[in-house]
Amino acid sequence: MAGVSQTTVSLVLNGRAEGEVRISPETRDRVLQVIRETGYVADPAARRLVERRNRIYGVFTYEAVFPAESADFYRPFLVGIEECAEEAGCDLLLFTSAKVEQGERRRIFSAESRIRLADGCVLLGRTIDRDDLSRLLSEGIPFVSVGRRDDAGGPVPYVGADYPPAMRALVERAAALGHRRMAYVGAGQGAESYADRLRGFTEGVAAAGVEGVHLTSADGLFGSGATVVFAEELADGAAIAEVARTRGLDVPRDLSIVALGAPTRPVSTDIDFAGFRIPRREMGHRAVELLTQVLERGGTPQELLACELVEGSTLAPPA
Amino acid sequence: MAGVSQTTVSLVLNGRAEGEVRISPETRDRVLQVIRETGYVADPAARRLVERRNRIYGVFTYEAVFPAESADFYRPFLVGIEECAEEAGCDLLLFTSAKVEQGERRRIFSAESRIRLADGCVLLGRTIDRDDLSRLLSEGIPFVSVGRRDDAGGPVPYVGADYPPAMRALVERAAALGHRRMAYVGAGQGAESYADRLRGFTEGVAAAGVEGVHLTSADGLFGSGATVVFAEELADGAAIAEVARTRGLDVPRDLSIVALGAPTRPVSTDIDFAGFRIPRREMGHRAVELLTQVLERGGTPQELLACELVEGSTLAPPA
DNA sequence: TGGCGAAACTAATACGCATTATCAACAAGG
DNA sequence: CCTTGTTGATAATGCGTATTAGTTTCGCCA
Repeated sequence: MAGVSQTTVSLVLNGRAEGEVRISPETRDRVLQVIRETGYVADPAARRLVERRNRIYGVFTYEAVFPAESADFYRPFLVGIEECAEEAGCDLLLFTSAKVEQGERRRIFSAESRIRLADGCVLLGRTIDRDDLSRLLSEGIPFVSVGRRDDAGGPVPYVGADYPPAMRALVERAAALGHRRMAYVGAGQGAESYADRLRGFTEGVAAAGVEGVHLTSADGLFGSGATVVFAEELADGAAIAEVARTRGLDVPRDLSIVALGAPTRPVSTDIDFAGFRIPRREMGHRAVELLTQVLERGGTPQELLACELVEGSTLAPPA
Repeated sequence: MAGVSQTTVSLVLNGRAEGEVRISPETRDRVLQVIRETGYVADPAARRLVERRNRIYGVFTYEAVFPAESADFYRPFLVGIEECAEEAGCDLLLFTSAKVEQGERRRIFSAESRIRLADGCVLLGRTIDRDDLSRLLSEGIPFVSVGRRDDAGGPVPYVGADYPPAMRALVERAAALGHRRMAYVGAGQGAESYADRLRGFTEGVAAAGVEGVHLTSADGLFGSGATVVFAEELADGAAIAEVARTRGLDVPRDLSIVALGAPTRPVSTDIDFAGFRIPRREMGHRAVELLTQVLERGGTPQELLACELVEGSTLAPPA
């Protein structure tokens, strides 16, 4: 339409007409005019083939990105991710094609994995398959995990929440209030986040010189003599509060409760728990920033963001 | 690695070894073995170049898909969209690269619109630029709008909510309760959804043989003599209820309120309004189904889904 | 008139895949 | 020994772009 070669259009389109290669202003304008009229846009797939760059970031989650249930743990992460992707001028690809079979998780590497369609990808999930991680590493697929991950055949790039200091601070606060026997209720393993919380708890009680017990369920709690309990998840905290109430115990007078983390399961409670705030939005945002950095300069960034303590009303001096 | 040509790998990979083209079982197994070992996956971009198909559906929204605010009108649509994309084995591409400048909306066709990267796309938004729509049509980009749209240089494919029948039913219900003078408060134009609601209202009062007035704001409401008011949006309904309360009016004894639609702006109300439920999730789901259909067979589907009436507690016989 | 360098553009190619036409090897039939 | 058919694989091509290495044109000077 402009009477020029495909090469010329490409040069004009990519603004390369200024440097080494020269295109006369008349020709350039003619081409630009046609581009405007037709709304021509270079096929991104073809472009990708040449450039090895898409400006598409993948977002992988093991569960639905938009869960039907109202309680939505991932939401704030995604807010941050979208925010930063927008700043970076990138599109987000949700791997919905990794179909979730009845009761099964999505798989990063399925038969027809489409992960490589994206330049790189952000991983979201409480736990992530070890095998998936090590394969991502060995295949050299650029990615950043939201949440700290243990090594998987090599260091994993991540941006996580810095639980241990937050835990230590909470333990210290409880100790300062006079608590001498504390309990941690929860698995304390499985997910890195759980392990980190328990670790912080253990370090905290050691540093404060108080007694600390780890219970995997709330069953033994009321016979343990603990005056403050650290619940691994918000839901656990709510459950404990409920049991305490039925036993006629007042929170926090008879029992202080510290609830860790954000609601991962639907919780209906309006208790203002003491604990900390996971900087979810910031983590999502930072993950995309780091992914961009990895794509440009490589490397294996690992960052931890501080958790802000939440005063709450469930932590008080023991009776 | 398998000692065969690229062609053979392609044939094996795509299971074409069964029909016309034949590959010996030994060769096939050898290739599959190497594929398993290496985790080889065909480059989706290159594939797209050949196939003219991506299995990527775009999702365009004028605002952020994951809004930071809690009130989230779009969420249920997206739940349905993701749900259906998963069933269809497609990935979703969020056009976050269409950067939102300070106070501006995203643009479907920006300088470097990446809309054509997807096979087709789903449009979400209360209103959608007329020019954008007609350009989508004229460029032959497959898309389906969530929400009915007026023609834009041609019929627009959509799946919308069927407001008029719901409105007529509500008016009829009010009339049956004894209301003789009804008011519609809201723009009644701008967005197709508003126009449809007002139209249904107008048709309804005509059919019921009662008086109906259209007020663009709630100002004249209390002098209008209306005993029931239809608020265009939930937020309007909440505002009207609040004003009524300060005037010492009881809802629904002195004034019945019907609130239309779902919360598009943050609303904090626990009033159980009479009205209808927009089948948002179903609309999102159906939009993706229709998009698939358009991609396969073409056409311009237009569908309206019924709104379920909500009884509520704000509609009662007039005093 | 020939030579030469700069200006302005284009032909050819690679990217990784799917597809089509082609080819080699071998068996069976004449 | 030649023809025909069948089986199993491959060379060649096109998809739409970015890039590199030319190629043509033109003005200028000797």
